[in-house]
Amino acid sequence: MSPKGRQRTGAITLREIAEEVGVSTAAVSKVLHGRGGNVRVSDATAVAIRDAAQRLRYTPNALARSLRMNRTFTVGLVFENFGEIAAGPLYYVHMLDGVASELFRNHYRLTILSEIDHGRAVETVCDGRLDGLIWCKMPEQAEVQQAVMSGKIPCVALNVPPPKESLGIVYVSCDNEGGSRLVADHLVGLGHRRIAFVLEKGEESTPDARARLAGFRTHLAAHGIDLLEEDVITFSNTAAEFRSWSAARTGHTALYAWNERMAAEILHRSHECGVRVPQELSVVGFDSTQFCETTIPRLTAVRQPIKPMAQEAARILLDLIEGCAPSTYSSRFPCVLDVRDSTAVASAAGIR
Amino acid sequence: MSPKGRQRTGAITLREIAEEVGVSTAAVSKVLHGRGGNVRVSDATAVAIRDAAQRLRYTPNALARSLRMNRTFTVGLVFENFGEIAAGPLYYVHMLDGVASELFRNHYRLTILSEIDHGRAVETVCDGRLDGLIWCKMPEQAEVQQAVMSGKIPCVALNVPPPKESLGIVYVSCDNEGGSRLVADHLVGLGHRRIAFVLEKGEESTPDARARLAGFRTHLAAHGIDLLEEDVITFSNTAAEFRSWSAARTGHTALYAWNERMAAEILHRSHECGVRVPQELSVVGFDSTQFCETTIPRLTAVRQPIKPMAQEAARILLDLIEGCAPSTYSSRFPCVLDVRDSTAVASAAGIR
DNA sequence: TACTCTGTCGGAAACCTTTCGGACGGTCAA
DNA sequence: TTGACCGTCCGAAAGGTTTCCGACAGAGTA
Repeated sequence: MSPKGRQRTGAITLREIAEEVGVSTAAVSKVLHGRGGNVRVSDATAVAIRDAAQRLRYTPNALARSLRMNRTFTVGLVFENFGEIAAGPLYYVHMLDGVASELFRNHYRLTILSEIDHGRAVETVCDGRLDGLIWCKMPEQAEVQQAVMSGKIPCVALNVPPPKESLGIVYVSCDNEGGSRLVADHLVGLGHRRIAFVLEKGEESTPDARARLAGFRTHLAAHGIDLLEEDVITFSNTAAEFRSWSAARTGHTALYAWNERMAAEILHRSHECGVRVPQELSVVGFDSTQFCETTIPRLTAVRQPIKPMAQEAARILLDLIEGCAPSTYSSRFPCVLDVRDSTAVASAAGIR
Repeated sequence: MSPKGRQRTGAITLREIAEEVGVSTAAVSKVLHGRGGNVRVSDATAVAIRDAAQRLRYTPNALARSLRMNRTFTVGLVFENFGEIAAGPLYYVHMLDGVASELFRNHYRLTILSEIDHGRAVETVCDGRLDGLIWCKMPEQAEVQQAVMSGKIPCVALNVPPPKESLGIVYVSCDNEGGSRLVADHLVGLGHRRIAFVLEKGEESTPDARARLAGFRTHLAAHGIDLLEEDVITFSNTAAEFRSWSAARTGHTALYAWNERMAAEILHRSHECGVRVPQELSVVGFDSTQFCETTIPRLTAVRQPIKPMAQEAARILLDLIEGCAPSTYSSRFPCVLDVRDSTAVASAAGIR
């Protein structure tokens, strides 16, 4: 593996323009890019320079500039595993959209880093290629964490709690607990008293899942309802396990799934098992996306404003890069509940 | 808008290592990065250099290297409008995944360009920041097209036909016509004779839509069926228009939607209007994704191998960048039909 | 002894921009 | 007349690599 460098591009450089016009490169730089401290140039000279640049089709070399300025105007978005974007909930896509739109608006560029580059992500900013990072998955290697928390690297955590010790990291997140409160209020308001919280095997201990569950428990309690151990269900093979669960007549009249995909699958399995939603069973999910509009029935779900969140994260990162102190170190967005067709007044005794 | 450059990073450089060990920077470069033509260094010296590098925590400066080598090991993926990724079909997500995975595997990096950078995309490779481009939307400005077709810029078109005049551009695509043949065979095999092709307003003239329609027409003809003008429907407001269409009793027993989202919406509207799928109406879509698994009923759809296609595109681009002649200038992938639950034997006379 | 290799490395240019300190000529006021 | 000051610009260093050309010492050969 020894990639060859390319030959000279033959592109026109600052110097060639300087020679053409008969001035110094400093003057040209000043006129064309507005850079350079106290260098000043008369209008006439400026015109001549601009003219020559146009005539010779000058193209600035961004690398040389970056090398000199130690800035690339590019930030990295780091994922755990890029495949998850494709397989996972639409959540990540909206995140990508939000980050990208805000960066582009500010003439920054975006590069994508994935788990195989994970250890390399900080290296990439250290080696000058990136001005900052947005984490949507915190790194686990101690070494990487340390580099991140050293504070030398501008970065913000988007919906992933940074390690507790790190007080310096900006954290943009959504109010998972508040989202669960909305669900609790909605379902209890419809008369539901026996409600199940559904998790996916392997995701029980993610910060999101825990926060949503905790919030749900708390706010049910506020309504005088205890979320018992048997009310928290973890499915690993939903197809089979939902069937036996629904056959068990547990008496639940509503079901709150920790994420959107899980909820969609529950709807599907309900249909399969002949459980009518919402007549016999109300279903709520977390993460309200276009996806929820096409399920049958349309899914009632908590919507976290992921795009605005992503935009805010990008905005703060840019501030950090420009050297401004961030306006806040922890920005938490409220959720709203999109009520659609999968929830209704509680049936007498749940699934018949 | 005058972003300030940062101060010196204080990072260790090649030169400092050279001084520490008492050799030239050329030797250090050779040992640490394997670069540099005929420079050779003894094992002992190499060990000393590596040792010093480790001790001083040397971090190579990628920008300096890129400036010198005229290579950045980064390629750009250019979208028409990044928002479409979020709003649109999952198609783009899988594309992103494919491109990214292949690039990462080869230690390249990926940056995302969107329509606002569109004219700037080629500029970005000209100014040295990118080694090549993958277009998933062809630029329309003549000026940009010209730059692209000049052949100086390594690039490949992914599922978007490059302008005819450009014989130099590599084109990776899926066999839309073949996909439509699968649909024709499947539906005719189930006894359908009156089939509608459904388009979305504003998308009728996209290359994809035209190819799918043309292929469908051709292959229906092979079965002795003419696709009449009235069989090609364009919905702009699907909710209202589907209702009146289904009320019109056109006698169609099957419906082929030009893309996945359209098909999903048709399913939804059918449910709303009381049209039973697949008993009264069979529905087929184009682009088989996880989405199709959760509709009710699960959607029969043509699957284009978008991820492998994207990987192939990336692979070819890397060849181009490394200076190899591409193995092919036009790579076309076959589609398959994922038969699910939205198609069945034709009913007597279509919608009752 | 004179010579050619071969292995090991140094020196310096090149890549292209930005920035710093100062030069130079002129105006203006005391 | 002299000093301060301003507008305009230059020269050179700096940023960190990679690569070309050639040097130098020792080994082998005729």
